[in-house]
Amino acid sequence: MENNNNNKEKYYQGDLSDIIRASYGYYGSYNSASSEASYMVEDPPMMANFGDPFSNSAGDPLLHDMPYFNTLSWGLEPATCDDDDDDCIMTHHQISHPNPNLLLPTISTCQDSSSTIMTVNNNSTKPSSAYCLVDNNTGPMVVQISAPVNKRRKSQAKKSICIPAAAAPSSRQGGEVVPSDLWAWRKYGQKPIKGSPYPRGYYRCSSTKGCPARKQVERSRTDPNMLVITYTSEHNHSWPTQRNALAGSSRSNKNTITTTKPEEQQHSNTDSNTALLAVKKEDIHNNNNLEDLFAELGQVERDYIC
DNA sequence: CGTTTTTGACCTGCGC
DNA sequence: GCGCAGGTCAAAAACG
Repeated sequence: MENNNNNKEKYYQGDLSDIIRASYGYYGSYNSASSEASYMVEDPPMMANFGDPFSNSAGDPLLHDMPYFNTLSWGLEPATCDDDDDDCIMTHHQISHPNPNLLLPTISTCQDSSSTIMTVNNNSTKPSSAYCLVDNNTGPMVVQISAPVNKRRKSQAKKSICIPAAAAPSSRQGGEVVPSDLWAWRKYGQKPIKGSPYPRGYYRCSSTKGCPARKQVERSRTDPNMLVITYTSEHNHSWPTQRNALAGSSRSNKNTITTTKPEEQQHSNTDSNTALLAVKKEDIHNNNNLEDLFAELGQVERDYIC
């Protein structure tokens, strides 16, 4: 992307697609010793394998729902810095751009000794936000996108992650092996998606009757080896116990959680490993058990994210 | 037998 | 208003 900023040498030269691509697990170099602005991912060579995610037809559909990100060339500079948490340094960055009329997003990072949570707050008239959980040792890992997806349905917050797809299909399913994520899901539909050779599966939470939580699972159009899981609506009940999760899990993947300890699960098989990538937003923002979380995520990433 | 998956039909929002 | 496409429903089938 082009950046016409006269002071560009003081800014990180990247674009928001870097964030998004990184957030989808396609991440490149990451320098934990660098300055705040360098949380952005540099242009990694592997990106060439995925083409332009913002092109009209080849990109991920979720990204196309974020038109604001599609067009902006930008720079990044630290704006303010404050410490509103004992263990977390919150830093806010203001996006700079040659066009003063643009309403630009801010980027906030919350950093502690082991991790950084990056939030892109779009304060334009089409608000959207992306959250990128960054491990200081390994780089971006988990994305949550909340955007007014307004093409077909009314605005609804969505959170998406992209994870490696398990290889072997079950005997009954149409082909996808959906990683378990500790919530109990029941499949209620599947539809072919226009422009994609892969169908989209629709799942609802079966932990509690009446829970509005939904998730959609489909293969990425740009990389068939990746599964895009989109979560819609929040659970109206507490985080399920292991027993509950097992009770409601699908037959095709209920054997993916075979132990009660997460540290054992992550070594059991592919599905339970990838399942750990589904991180509750509350956990991220509350820094709940972040140390353990990153220990697990780190193992997952080392094993399964290229 | 209880639970989940499958799949065609139906519903709904949006663009034209 | 119509058609398209995404999302949901629900009956039947499959599974353990």
